Amino acid sequence: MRASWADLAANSAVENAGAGAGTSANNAGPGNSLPPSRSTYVPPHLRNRPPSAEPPAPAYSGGTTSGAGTANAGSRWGAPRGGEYRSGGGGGRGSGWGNRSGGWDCGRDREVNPFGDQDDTEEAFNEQENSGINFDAYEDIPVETSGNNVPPPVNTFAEIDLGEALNANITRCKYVKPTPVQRHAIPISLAGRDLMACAQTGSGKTAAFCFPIISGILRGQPMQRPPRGVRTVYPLALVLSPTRELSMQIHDEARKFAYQTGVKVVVAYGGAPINHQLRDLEKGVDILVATPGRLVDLLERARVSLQMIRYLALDEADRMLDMGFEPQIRKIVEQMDMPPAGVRQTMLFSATFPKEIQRLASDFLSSYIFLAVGRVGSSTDLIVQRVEYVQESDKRSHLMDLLHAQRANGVHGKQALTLVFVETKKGADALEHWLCMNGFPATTIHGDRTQQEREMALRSFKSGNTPILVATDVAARGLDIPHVAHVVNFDLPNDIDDYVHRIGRTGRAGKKGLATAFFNDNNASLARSLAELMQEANQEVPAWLSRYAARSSFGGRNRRSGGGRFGGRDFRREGSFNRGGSDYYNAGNNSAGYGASGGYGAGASSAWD
DNA sequence: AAAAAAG
Repeated sequence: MRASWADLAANSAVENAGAGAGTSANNAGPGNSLPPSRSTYVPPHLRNRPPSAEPPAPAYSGGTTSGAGTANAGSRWGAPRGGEYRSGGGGGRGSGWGNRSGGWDCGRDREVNPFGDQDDTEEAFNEQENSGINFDAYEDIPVETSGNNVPPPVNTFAEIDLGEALNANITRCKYVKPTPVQRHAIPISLAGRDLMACAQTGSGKTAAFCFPIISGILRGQPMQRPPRGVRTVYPLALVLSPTRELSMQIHDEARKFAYQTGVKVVVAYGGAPINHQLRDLEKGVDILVATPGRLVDLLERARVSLQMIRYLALDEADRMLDMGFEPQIRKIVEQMDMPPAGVRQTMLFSATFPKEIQRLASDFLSSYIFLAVGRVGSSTDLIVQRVEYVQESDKRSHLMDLLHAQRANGVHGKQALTLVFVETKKGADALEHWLCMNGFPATTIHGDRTQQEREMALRSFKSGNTPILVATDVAARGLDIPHVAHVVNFDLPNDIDDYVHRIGRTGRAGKKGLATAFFNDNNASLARSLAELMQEANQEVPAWLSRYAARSSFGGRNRRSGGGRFGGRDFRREGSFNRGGSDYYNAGNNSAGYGASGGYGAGASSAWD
């Protein structure tokens, strides 16, 4: 079985133990100029004074990390920096501000090294799996772009002028080469264009929108407008995501990318004490990562203003714009004080992009570029999908059989992680209890648990302490949980997209994954799309499932409208979609280097995680 | 109908 690019990317980029080859460290980025130091309060809109012929920012100023490409030592002292010169931070509130340096901040405000949490488990897992990554597999990846004047993709980080500090972090992250989505999305974003992007998770999606944002903030022109109150903060970028845990994850990643750039990243989400988040905000925020509810709260308290927003990114954008979230998003984006589309830059990322949602989303975009990177099946062909007919009453004992078998298999001495999806919160609790009663160490994550419990469950699962996690759809999207060997759809979802997102929690990082679904009459409406999806991914479709699929061909609410491909296609082109899979629509940009070997088949969105 | 997201 061939490794997909996403897995290769994840493998090499995220988990790669192969010492960071400094492909990008030498790229002494000009234009990465920083504001002059201030010893006094500097309002946010004045913090990014355009460069006055300053040398590049210091990429590195401490001794804790080796091999970070210190570059030219002179630049470190080339200009005074806020962080190095500020005396004790003129009065609490302004303490972080004016610090774009990357120099050590005074005393307690020193930036915590976000790379410090490398866990040993990770290292141990990595050793065996990171050799022989075949980057040539990238050649197979089809790319679809549409829109006017699409900037061409880049092949290396060095080609992109992200600046020295950011490049140093890229090295620290052991990113050697941009992933396909990064190769395309970053130039588009750096060119200031709005973007609707389809990309698999694990493909460096977070970096794809974080890099341009951080880079843009570092070099940005200030928007001149007075703050309207001292307690109000004015982030320059807003990143929204549908779950608290996903926001936390994005925050963790963004902090790594922004390390020692002086760009401040703050996260705000519900279920946690707001006071701590308020304190973080008061220390200064450039990039705010948030879930919608808590953000609305902060906006209504006037503790956050969106007036200065230059960048808006929606992760899992199709989820953010579905029935449950859309009003809140509309409120945040259209009814508060955020600059309108065309003034701000907007980036939407998702894996699945139904055309109805694309249409909704276009309200938030201005003259945008549509980008789809990846090949149908590229995410899922590493995942062996099994569907078993199991009556409701037999599900528990069936699950127990699976778990026993897995335990017997024993993976490298380390207990393999199993993620079990159920339909309801109550069902999650009940199943967890039952598993524990039967000697299987399980925990659960769902919306009825306290935030503390949720976070603890996730930590415990990730660490392998509790190798079975029973989850609702709260854990279906975006979460990067390494080493999930098996996803069990104890209850199948009603929507095929949810299924795709769920099984996408395994089969990551170039490893094989296994996904088992329990199917019965209750899931008849999913039969057709499930069978189609499995066929797409070259999976064996049980004959009985095909019969179900044929039977339910009329009622198929879940069937792709128009016969498929709605995930990887620009809805603006809906007029002419009866084309072959290898013939891409493209207006002005064909990504040279990518073969036309892929093609999007029916039910295509399913391959997008 | 369920889940998520504010308290």
